[in-house]
Amino acid sequence: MVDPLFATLERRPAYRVVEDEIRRRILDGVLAPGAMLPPEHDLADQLGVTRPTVREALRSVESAGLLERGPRRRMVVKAPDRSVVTSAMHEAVVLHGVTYRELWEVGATLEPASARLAAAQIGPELLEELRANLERTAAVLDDPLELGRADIEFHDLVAQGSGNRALLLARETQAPLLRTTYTRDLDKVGLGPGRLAPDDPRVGAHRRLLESHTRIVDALERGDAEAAHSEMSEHFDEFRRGCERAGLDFDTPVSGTRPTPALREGP
Amino acid sequence: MVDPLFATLERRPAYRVVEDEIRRRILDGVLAPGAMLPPEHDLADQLGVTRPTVREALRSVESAGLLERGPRRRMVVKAPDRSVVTSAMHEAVVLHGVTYRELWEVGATLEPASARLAAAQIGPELLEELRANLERTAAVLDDPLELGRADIEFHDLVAQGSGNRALLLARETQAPLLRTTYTRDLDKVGLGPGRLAPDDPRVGAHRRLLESHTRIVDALERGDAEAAHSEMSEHFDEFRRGCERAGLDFDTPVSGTRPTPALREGP
DNA sequence: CTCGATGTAATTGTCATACAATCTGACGAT
DNA sequence: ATCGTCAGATTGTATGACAATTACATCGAG
Repeated sequence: MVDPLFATLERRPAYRVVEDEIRRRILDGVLAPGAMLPPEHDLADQLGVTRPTVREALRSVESAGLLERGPRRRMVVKAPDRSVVTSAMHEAVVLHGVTYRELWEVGATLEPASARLAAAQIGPELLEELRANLERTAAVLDDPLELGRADIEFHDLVAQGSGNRALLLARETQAPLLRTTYTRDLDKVGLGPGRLAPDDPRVGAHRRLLESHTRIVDALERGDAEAAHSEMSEHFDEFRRGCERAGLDFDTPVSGTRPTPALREGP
Repeated sequence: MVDPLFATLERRPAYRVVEDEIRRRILDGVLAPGAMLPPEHDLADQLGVTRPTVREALRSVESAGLLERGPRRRMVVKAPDRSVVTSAMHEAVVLHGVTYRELWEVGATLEPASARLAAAQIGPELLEELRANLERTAAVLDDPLELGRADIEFHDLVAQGSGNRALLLARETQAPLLRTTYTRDLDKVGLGPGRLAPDDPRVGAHRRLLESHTRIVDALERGDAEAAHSEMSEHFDEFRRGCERAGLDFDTPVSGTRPTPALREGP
């Protein structure tokens, strides 16, 4: 094949062209968050396609979190929130068989960095919320489910304290680590939401977790960036040791959950 | 409103129900990557909806990167690749007005961590590619556009060397930093792809970049994790100083690009 | 009998149209 | 003023059709 006169021309379906058109206008700022899209019928007319085609395009843009239903059910432009990134990450992680170890490594990097930045940035409101979180944590040391929630919230609050939105997005990578670790823990013990016996060894681990959290908040309050960093770092190491002591294999891939009937293949 | 007897009941459109149904089967592993979905017609029959409805659902799942067109244009399940996460991140970053500083802080955290991990993990093939990258970099010190490409590739290779897929995903947060910095640099000088004069001060900066990259590769080759970490850290600091010297304001929000005509609002 | 051309079935891409359901706002009626 | 009710706008969903494309089978020629 020498110097082909014709290259294979790109044939993109109409719904994809429409999708790009809308996406582009949003990213360019022509359609800013809050702007209302024309009704589907008008859009179809303007773009020279039919309504079903427009709707397919809308579904694509919508599932990217750039559109939401507004008043009168009209489509309204929106800045995508973290949850979109979260689920994209989560799906990628699950389907690629990423292991807990990989997530942990990311967390062990980002969380101390969050703490360091937060020490210099965090405001009184978030500190307030962190104190409240510590109290709540203290109250649920014997309730793994609630403790899990509180722990997740704690780390989220610290990250918010960093004042860095990009960091919040990057953190979503390792969010499944904490979330699924706790639910796995529950499955392991075979109990739903319930209390542990006061002498259960895990209660001791949970107490150490609380103390660790407390030292971190103290450091943030003092504005002591290095202490915040190293406390968080140590906290994450301890977290891993705890998981391993509990017999959780860190080299297991993060997995999806419940089974579902299959869709029958066509003949 | 006290203890409402009725909550607003969720009426989810059919296309969303279908979407969830498909998504779930994929995440549960019932439909593993490589599996072929039934034809739209069959799907519609099985789920009790019509083809347009199924197609809307497919567009959603597809744009999440979980489906792609396979042989005979049938939909085939796929593990989403990085690009999905990348664009989700990018859109979130642009529309939330995240600043270059925020991206830089993430990079300044993740890149040294990548280097540290890579020092213990990286294989001979990637080291080979890194060496080749260094050579290519050396050849384009006077070509900002090509240098940008090489630099992006360099950091990507190091991250791959870490053997941590979650880290690769998290890195996508700060990818726009490098990419847009270079293109902005070009716009600033008002030249497209072209060469710099040999005595241009930027050539000196580029030479220092190459030296820095070289030291990092050396450290990786020695397996010296701490050196790799600190070299990369220093490299990122230098990057910021360079940008600031060049008059780039790090507190500027990352922005979209070219202008586009607006869609006329309906009456 | 192999190779290539051709036909054909299976599917997707797109359209046109229709209608029910729901939301909004306005207009009256109690 | 609160509540019906109604009209208009817009979305959600269905029906049916047809062109375009692709993979596969079939057939004819060498």
